[in-house]
Amino acid sequence: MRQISPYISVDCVLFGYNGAELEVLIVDRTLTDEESGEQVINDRTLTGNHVYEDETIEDAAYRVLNDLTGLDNVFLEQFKTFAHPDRLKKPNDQLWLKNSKRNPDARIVTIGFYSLVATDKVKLIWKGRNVRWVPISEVGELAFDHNLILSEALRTLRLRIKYEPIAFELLHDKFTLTQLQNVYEAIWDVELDKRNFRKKVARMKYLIPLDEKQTGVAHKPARLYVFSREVYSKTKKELFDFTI
Amino acid sequence: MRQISPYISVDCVLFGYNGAELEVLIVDRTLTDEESGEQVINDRTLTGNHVYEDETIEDAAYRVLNDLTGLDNVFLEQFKTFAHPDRLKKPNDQLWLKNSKRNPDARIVTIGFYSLVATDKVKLIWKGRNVRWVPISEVGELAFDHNLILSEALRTLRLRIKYEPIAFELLHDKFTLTQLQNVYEAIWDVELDKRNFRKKVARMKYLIPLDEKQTGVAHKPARLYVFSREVYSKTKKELFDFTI
DNA sequence: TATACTTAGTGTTTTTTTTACACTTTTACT
DNA sequence: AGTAAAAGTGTAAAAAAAACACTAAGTATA
Repeated sequence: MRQISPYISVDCVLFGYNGAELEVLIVDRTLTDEESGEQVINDRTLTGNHVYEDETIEDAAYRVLNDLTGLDNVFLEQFKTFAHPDRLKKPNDQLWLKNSKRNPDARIVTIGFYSLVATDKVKLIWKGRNVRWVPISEVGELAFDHNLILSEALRTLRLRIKYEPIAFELLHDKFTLTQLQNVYEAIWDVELDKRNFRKKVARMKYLIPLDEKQTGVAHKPARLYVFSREVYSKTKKELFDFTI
Repeated sequence: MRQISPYISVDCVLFGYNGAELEVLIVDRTLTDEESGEQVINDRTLTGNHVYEDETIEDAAYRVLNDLTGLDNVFLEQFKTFAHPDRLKKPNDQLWLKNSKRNPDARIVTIGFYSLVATDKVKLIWKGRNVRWVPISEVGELAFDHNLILSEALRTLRLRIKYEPIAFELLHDKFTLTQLQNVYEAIWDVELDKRNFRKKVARMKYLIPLDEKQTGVAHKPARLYVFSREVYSKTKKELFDFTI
């Protein structure tokens, strides 16, 4: 049987964009005691998991995502590690506790990853878990230190999206400039000027306009663009030239 | 006796600025077998340590720094966690291994911190360890995965210094504009135009000019400046307005 | 005490980027 | 044919960036 690293875990803040708002994947946990009928657990958490002894933490985070969404080639980045001395000393997950032979008085270090997808690319795989997309503004109280983890992930995302070409990760491969602008507006909670935004992205040679238009919309269809990672790698002379 | 968290450690990349180059604190390790006279260990590492069960990782990193430098109020920031499955399975530090009761086949997760000081503020505290400042360009090969850790720390520093007011951390409280410019030049390995640089920092209201000049220099003494964290906090309307 | 040495400190012009701002075009739908 | 809805486009003013060279102020020393 595959061994579990008993003192480390990964938590994935899976950000999704639905065309209007920035959302995050939340797990609803309810556990009812079979005898008393009492709800032992009733809370919300981010998605996370243990790490196997023979896998990297990146692999583990990727596994979590893949299990939940079925997606491959998802953007995934480590952003911070949480290791407060008393965090998760006695985790609720009794099964894990039993299987792991861990010392319940030792802390569990969790490495936080965040990840970006278009929500409608995802077919949520439940596997008994009750997961759903929740708009960032409506997340409310989470279990453990997961509100802290979420807010640090969001802080990182807001920074990174300013300096690195990752906004596209929240969209489909082909996207319109309005969709791209909406991503920035949703993440920063600001309004941007359409003409100025377009002037700016026009300078980015790695945004390639296609001879192809949106279909199925009840208005003038917009031109589609793709992000070219090759052009990006070639043309960035500076360390970071992706500022909006 | 204070318990050690056996599967986690912190590594500190202590960056120092000496007025000319960016340096990093390196530990030379040599251990000679008493019977054979053979050198069992002869390598270089970053500074790191275990984490006690009752302290945060930030405390542990701070403790490492404080033990080495005697300094308080040092800039310190977590930048990445390293947890490759086979990292440090059998650490060389036999004493630690014996005391920790750890399973030598489990990985040790290390949380990387980086830290910024003016080298001449530091009185190195040896405590039997052979530590010295080494210019970034002359580091050479380090033990374990420490070259990787160093390069990730440097990557983070190069990013952060562009968007956050941390260059001052490498200088004394009172500094000249030339010194500040030199910090950026050393970290990015570029040359900046003096007049343009000064125009730029003149816009930063949190760089306060003093009615005080350099002393002990054999040329026209420069005006001294301080960084005002209060003014910075008040005046930054944007998330990040510290770009050079 | 004059001179040499060394770094501090300063301004202008050109180019590029940012900001503010409103109307026409294209398509689907009725 | 008309309407609804978002796409797409230009200009002028202000701010920032980039390129570029000399004078000022102090210490050292001959």
